[in-house]
Amino acid sequence: MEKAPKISDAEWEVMKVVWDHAPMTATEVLERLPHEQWKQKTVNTFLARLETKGVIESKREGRANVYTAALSEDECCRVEGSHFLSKVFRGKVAPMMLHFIENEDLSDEDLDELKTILERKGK
Amino acid sequence: MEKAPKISDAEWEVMKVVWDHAPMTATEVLERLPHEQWKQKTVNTFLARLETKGVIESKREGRANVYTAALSEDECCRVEGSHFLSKVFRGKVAPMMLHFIENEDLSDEDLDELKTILERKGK
DNA sequence: GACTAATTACTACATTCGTAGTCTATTTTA
DNA sequence: TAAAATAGACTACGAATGTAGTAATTAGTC
Repeated sequence: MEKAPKISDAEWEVMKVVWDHAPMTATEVLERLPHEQWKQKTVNTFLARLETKGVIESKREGRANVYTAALSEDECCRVEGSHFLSKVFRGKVAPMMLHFIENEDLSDEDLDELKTILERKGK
Repeated sequence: MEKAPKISDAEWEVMKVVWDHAPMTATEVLERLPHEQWKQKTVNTFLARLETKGVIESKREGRANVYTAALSEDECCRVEGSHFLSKVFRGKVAPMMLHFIENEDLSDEDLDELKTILERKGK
């Protein structure tokens, strides 16, 4: 089992772009981020750090580096999700679910979908 | 609206103790934490930082400071929860819920409870 | 092949975080 | 009351984070 790298808040923003559009260059990553908040150099720094952490990989293509995800979004969500669960809700899933049901907006369709899933799950 | 202070991972561990047992002194907080991992001085530093952040308050009582929570656990869970939701699941509640249903262990009782809640919620 | 433009690589720097140590003031004890 | 114990205040310090600047390199262009 490879130890899960820690992905910071801002790094997650970059990763969402990579997961959605990779393979892509640093320039292309910037284009997909809110220009007001991101500078090219900052994006480059994050890409370098993410590669060091093993979250993405790059190969040189002409004069630019082309990046691809090394870890899937799903995998990272799993890691971050269980970390969040144990940190904030003391590992108790049901209370956490209740919390979100009570505190976040769920459409009727969402509610139906969840009910269906739960039915299937509950044997 | 008071700006929500950012509570770090390790600070959350301290806060769980405070929420469960406050009012209490720094020494008492340490007693409730895994001794192998926490030193008194470290606990003191965290309590001071949490007070600066406005998450707890203290008043002098004799030779010791007695701490109490200034923000409720529920309030902090709300803030941290919606932060997590937007960061990791792009703000989409239903997919997040599905993720947890699929990836975390829910007992049959948990499943029943959730179903009940969803029924009530869905009109 | 020399100059220019695009990219990368390397460096910088203030904050926050995790983890304490030292110095000081206050209490308890002998 | 002088010494010892205890709790707090202040200081330290490396790693991670957010945010970029500067130097070096590579690719076209003339």
